[in-house]
Amino acid sequence: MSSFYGEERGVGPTIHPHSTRIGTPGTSCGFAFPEWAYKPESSPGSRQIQLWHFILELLRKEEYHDVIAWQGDYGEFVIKDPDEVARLWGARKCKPQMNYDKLSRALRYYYNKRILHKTKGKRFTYKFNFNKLVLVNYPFIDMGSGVPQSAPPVPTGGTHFRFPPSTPSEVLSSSEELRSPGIFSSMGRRMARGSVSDCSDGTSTNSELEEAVGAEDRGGGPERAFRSLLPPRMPHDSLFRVYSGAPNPGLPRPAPRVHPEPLSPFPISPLPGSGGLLAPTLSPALSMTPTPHLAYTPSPSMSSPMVGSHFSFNPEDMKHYLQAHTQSVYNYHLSPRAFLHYPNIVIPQPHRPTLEKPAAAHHLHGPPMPVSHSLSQQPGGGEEGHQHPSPFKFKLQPPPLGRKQREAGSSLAASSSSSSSSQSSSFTGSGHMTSSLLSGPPKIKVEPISDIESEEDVEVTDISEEDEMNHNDEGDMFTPTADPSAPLPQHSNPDDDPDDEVFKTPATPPPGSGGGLAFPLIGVKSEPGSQAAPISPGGTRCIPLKLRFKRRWSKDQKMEADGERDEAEDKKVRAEGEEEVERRGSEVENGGGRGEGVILGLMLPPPPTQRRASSELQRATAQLSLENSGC
DNA sequence: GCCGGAAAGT
DNA sequence: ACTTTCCGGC
Repeated sequence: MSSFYGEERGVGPTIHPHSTRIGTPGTSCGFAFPEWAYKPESSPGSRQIQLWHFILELLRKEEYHDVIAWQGDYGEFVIKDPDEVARLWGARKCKPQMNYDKLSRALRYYYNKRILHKTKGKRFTYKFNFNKLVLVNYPFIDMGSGVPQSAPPVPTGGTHFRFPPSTPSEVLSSSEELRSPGIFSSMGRRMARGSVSDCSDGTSTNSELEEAVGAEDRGGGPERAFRSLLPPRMPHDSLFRVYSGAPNPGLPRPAPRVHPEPLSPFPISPLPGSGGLLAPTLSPALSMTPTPHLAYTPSPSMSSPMVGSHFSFNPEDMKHYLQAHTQSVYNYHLSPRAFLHYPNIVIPQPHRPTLEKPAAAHHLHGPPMPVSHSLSQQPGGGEEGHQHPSPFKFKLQPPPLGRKQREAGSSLAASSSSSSSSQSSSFTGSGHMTSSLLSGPPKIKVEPISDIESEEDVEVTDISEEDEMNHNDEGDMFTPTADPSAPLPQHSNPDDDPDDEVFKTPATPPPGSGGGLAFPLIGVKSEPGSQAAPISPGGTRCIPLKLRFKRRWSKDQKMEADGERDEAEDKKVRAEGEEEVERRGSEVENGGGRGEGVILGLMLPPPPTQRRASSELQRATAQLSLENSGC
């Protein structure tokens, strides 16, 4: 009886089989997805499409809105017709016996992976953790070309980021693939058909979704894309283009488009005021872009040639640095960690300091890439020096622990953090950084830890604090940026939040208000409360900007040095019961390193990671670009 | 309805 | 690795 499935799919518009988008060689390198996303054969475990991909596909299509649709804001979706969804899924997988019970079991497995969460209290309602997805996915993948559609809804009120276009599928799942660069190169075929499978009727089933999708994207252009109900998806180009070849400062595509989508849960524009600079997507990926122009990197160690390669306290440098951080945070609602900073990003403010190159702006919109992956880090100071050769490595998610385990595990986490949070230190002196970089250790800390945390959120990460830090709970990732001073509406809904964290965005910086100066940024970004104000509760009382800067910088450096280890993770323990607040945010981020699956680098870079990430990113970027070019 | 363990299939 | 199937518990 399975046969009956076939009919259903009729619904979908079948467009062309493969859309070019992806594989399109024409584009140069464009492709974007990793095959594995669709890879039937290759994938070891999953034969074809993964459930969550499938869900996203359905979500993106209007045809299926009656059976499944986005709801709420965050990435939440509701299965309106469970049986139908199950049927469709069954059809796709050729499992006629599929039913909601089974399907839901499969969805439940995503909980541990953090791909999805259940929205408590709402029947048939689940929520995507785009955070993870995005980051993961996008990092290198270039989805540039194509892909993504589903947008997750963003949470906080005002800003939402949009999801990158492509199917997320890629992302998560295959950690392996991600790692290997080679992947990218081959992507062309994926589209060929992935869909459906072999199921009996091959005819039909398959492709409806995919094909349709593809067609849409391409054909319609970005606009169309949005149109779809879903969350707004970005044009792929923008997203990934960066990778592909966009390293140039002058990108062809200038504008950041932001589309406000009414429906979509994910609004696009993160920054209201600025207009869009941010553009698109959330992804941090940007940072990867190789573009030197902006260089926000403070660290001297980095070789990047950017403007000032080393961080000096020149105003400009500072600005850049700050901007970068700030932006990243703001722009993306995602957790800051995840994104690291984008070098490219420029701040939207009108008065923004003149950068050397205006071009930077474009990048913004760019792609979201999650940089998180830890690329090889640069030897920045020579700290550790060797990092691994491999350019990227990431893992997906942390291993899911069983509840029980999780609970038990929690304790672990705490310990881990210790390492060092102390980075904060800073030196009072100026030139020392170097030393610190190199050696790292000797830092003097002037301030109390709290400061640090607040600033960076850092390193410590998660672990210990999950609970305590409310403000961060999630994160380190998300909220850190938020500054009290800034007026942001970030609230989160109690309901959804669990994931929201993911999306949660800090607030947008007040556009105009900035006052314009670079400095203001600092306040914003860096430290939420404490630092900005000279007085802060913790101990950070008044520190001159420069010092702060330095400190920060030094930290960064240090972090880089530390390298990745952060994984500590968590996975943690969350109590099961709680609905609402799941702190998972933090967890998410870090993604336990232990698991293999985690991407850790990508997504969850622990706070400290950011910095290092940045450097890594750059490096990675460079590599990517090289690779791409090859194409 | 939802959760998650366990076993098994792919 | 991911899913499907089954199932007991909440």
